[in-house]
Amino acid sequence: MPELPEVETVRRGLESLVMGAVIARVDVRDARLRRPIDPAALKKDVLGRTIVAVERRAKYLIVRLSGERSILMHLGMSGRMRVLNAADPVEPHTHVVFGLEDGREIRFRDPRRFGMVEAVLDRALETHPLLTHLGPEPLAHTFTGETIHARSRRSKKPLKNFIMDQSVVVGVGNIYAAEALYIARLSPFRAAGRLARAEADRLVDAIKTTLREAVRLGGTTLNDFANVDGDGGYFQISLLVYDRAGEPCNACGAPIRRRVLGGRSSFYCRNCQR
DNA sequence: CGTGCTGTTGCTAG
DNA sequence: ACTAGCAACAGCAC
Repeated sequence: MPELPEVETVRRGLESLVMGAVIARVDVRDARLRRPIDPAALKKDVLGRTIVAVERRAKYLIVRLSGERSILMHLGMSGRMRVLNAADPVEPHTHVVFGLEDGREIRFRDPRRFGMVEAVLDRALETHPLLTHLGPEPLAHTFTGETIHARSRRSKKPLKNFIMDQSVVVGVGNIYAAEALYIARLSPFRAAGRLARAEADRLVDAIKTTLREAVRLGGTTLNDFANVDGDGGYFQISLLVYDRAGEPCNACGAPIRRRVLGGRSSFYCRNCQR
């Protein structure tokens, strides 16, 4: 499910619902995620603590707790967070449940089990191996055309793979890479190193515009993304190329193409994107 | 029934 | 130092 807009949507939902709540119970129903959960460590670090903030870095959620500890979470491909009452039926593939003192529960569900849940000391966050190599946040003003132009100089990587590289810029996955490249009128197959400076500016603008609009609409729901209330997003209505193979390009009418690039489907207009 | 997709990402092999 | 491919997994469309 999640690229930056979906994770940000979940972050906002959690922030609005569970700030100030106290974690009274932790139930690890299935520890076998890609990074196995250590239930004893998780309990020791979070029980009795208050949720003081919910942050996002790249596609990671950071639930800040009292006592300088955090829960670092990733939704993988199929992860969902819900806030429900303890009496509500537990859906299949619910792997971790945080019981709150007020009778509600934060539930982490992830059928494909690519996600992660891990307690971390705040002072260990900055040096956490999963976070250290991450590039700039795309919506930060420090992320500019200059950033990617400089970074791309000798790269032969296709542009699409380049902007999906989390050390170049974070949060851009398969859907938003396709959309941003279409808006910037750049071919996904172009070598990143052959990007002109003005094109880099265009690309960065397109990435920012696409992500901002997707956040505003609560993310993209294609198969199963849902926010903490269980509702889908609306950005799928605005998709210009993703999953639209064969349909006419909005700008020129030529059919949208689909080609596999690095094992992932790429959607683009052969006319408009050069 | 199988087959081939699916929103991620760290690691390994080349 | 690059990149491509794979591995973790369940579900769904065809």
